[in-house]
Amino acid sequence: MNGRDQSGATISDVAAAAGVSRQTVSNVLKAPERVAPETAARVRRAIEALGYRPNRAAQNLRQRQSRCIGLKIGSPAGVSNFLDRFLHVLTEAAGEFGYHVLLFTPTAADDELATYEDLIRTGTVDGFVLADVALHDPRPPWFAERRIPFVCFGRPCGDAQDRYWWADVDGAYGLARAVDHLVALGHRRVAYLGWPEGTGYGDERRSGWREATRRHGLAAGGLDASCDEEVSAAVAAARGLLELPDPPTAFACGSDTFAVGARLAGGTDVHGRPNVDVVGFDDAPAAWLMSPPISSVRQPLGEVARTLVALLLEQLEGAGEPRGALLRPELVAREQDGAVRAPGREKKDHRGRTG
Amino acid sequence: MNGRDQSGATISDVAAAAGVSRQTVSNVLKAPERVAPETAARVRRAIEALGYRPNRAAQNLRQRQSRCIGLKIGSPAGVSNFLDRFLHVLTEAAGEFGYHVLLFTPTAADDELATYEDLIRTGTVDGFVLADVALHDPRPPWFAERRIPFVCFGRPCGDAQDRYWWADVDGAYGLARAVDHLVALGHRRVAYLGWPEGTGYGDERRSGWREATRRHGLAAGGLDASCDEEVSAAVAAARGLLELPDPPTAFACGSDTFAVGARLAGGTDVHGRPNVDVVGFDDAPAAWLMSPPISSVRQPLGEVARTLVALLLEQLEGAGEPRGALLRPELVAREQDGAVRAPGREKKDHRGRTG
DNA sequence: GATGACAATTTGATCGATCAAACCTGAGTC
DNA sequence: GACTCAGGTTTGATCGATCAAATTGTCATC
Repeated sequence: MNGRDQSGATISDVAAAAGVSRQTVSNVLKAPERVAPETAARVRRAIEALGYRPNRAAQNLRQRQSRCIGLKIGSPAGVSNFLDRFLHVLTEAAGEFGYHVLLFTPTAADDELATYEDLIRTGTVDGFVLADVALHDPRPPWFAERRIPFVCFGRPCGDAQDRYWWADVDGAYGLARAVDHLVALGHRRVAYLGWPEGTGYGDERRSGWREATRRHGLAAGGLDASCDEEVSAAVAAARGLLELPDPPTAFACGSDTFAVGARLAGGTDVHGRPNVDVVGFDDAPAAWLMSPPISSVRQPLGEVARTLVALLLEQLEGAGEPRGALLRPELVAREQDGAVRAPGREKKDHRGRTG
Repeated sequence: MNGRDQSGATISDVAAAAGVSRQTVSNVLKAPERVAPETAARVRRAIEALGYRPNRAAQNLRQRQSRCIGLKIGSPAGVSNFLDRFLHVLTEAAGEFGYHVLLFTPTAADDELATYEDLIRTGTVDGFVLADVALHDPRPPWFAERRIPFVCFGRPCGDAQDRYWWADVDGAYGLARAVDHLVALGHRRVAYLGWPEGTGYGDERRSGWREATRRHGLAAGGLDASCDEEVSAAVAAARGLLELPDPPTAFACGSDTFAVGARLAGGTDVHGRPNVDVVGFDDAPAAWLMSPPISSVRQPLGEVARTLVALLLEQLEGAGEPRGALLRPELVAREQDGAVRAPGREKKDHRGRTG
């Protein structure tokens, strides 16, 4: 016995049982309005009785589609469970449209682009979600040339971005909200700590800080630091600013990693309260697990995922022109400096393997 | 134009171009030994020229398989990027066997088990990896009854575990290594902090601590604390032990979350050095991002993933009896208390039937 | 009563591969 | 010359669904 064979009733079996033809059964499921009510009822009873479920491979073959969305999963990076969360919402969003998310890693032998092409050409997936679009990512133009359907999470910069389909989170808006929050707490010297120039999203977040400080009439000169996204590097960079003659009292950061670094660099007073206020970006566990928890700008991941899937399907339909959607993140304010409010976020229980 | 249609050359096109029959082309790819070398070369040239790639839906239909492994992705939980890492290695391992990982979430309407069954019955996946097997998980028996192929990451406890296929990490072994490490650092009072009784893996890790303390002739009475896996709860629980008349000087913990809690509860001396040494489990970023970084027991995830996939495929072949593999984690020792050092890293795995 | 319009249902072809069996062709054997 | 034998190749059927076109039956219309 081969464990592979899970086959049950086929559409013909149902048709025979209900005393109708294959096509009528198909119509009951796909276009009920074409079928007389009594017939439909009879067919439905047969379906129920036999436990019929349509074979996906057969559908896929006939309809020339896979109803799968490909997603490359690279080496896990960063401190956040960002990918976890994104995968979850993406899978949910895809499911709402009858699609599934199919993971893959580039095979070592071939180059990465070949792997993408292969998945399309074999009909394993219908299109891709690119979750890690870099500033001068070669993939968008390469895919476009080959008519490989895809959507970007993040704006494919460089060349005209309205040539592609994308959804993104407005990082500048998020940083502006972070600055607003810190200003509301009474801060007048708010620094920025983030990636060095050259990453699209990093530059955008910085620009949001810049705009907000200007709007509030704050000084920004010399309060702009950058380093690799790594806690120890962030500590060092933040310390650099804190040793200035007129140091910042708060940090709006490009990501939670930087925020953790800034928090650690600032140290605590005798009561264990942090000396500087910080706001991060991404709302990673690393942020809310600190004590006290760090406020952070949260990306509307669910909305991003739904938008990505909707755009990809629209593209697959062959209708419409490439377009993008810019979504707004929101600040999750947490206990800060003793005095505070916190919508906070409660942890759900977690069964299963350790986390 | 419909963006869906990615169809290229078919096997018949290649056959025509090479002046052979469909089947010969198929043989060149699947059973080259049956084809004369010159013919094979000619066919290969045609394949190359036309850029032929076999259509996966057609293969799947004919061969009655999907070459997809289903994985439920629930709400992201915990502080670790455990799932990220696992997904990555699982995808890689699946890829080595020509398989893909397909994600899904239970649809709200149906119950979860129905979703699993549907995926199998429609032939969307060939089997499942259950990455979150709880102590009295209903799924294993339910699946077995319906002959739904699956492997568990973790031992399906309760009823006879040699009725199922599984791979797991030896948590007791890991905790024992953690205790050994702490003893080597000079500690004589090593506490355990982990989940309350009732989780399979938690109980096992505790038993490893218990065994090791006994082996080293250490006292263990009263040094066993438990709480929910949550930093603040862990801080409170650890503090409880530290306020004992004869408090522990080190903690071997069930997970990194507990370890972070213990570290925070212990506080630091005037030089900022932690007062207690802790060892975590999982080697999550939360552990190595602390300052100083926390030593942790790392699960051999890559090996786990390969084993899971291999076992699932063996099961799909219908050959062999259910069996499990118990893999050994390794301690990742990090700078601790100024004085340090990592013990030798042993990397032997003992796998095989247990029971 | 022939005609067309329409709804309900069926038929045959097809998607692109693989399976199983049949079919050459030439070499070796008696 | 008839025979087997095996390697190499082809043929026809099949997996399970959907598409496109054909068929049947019903009823109103002229």
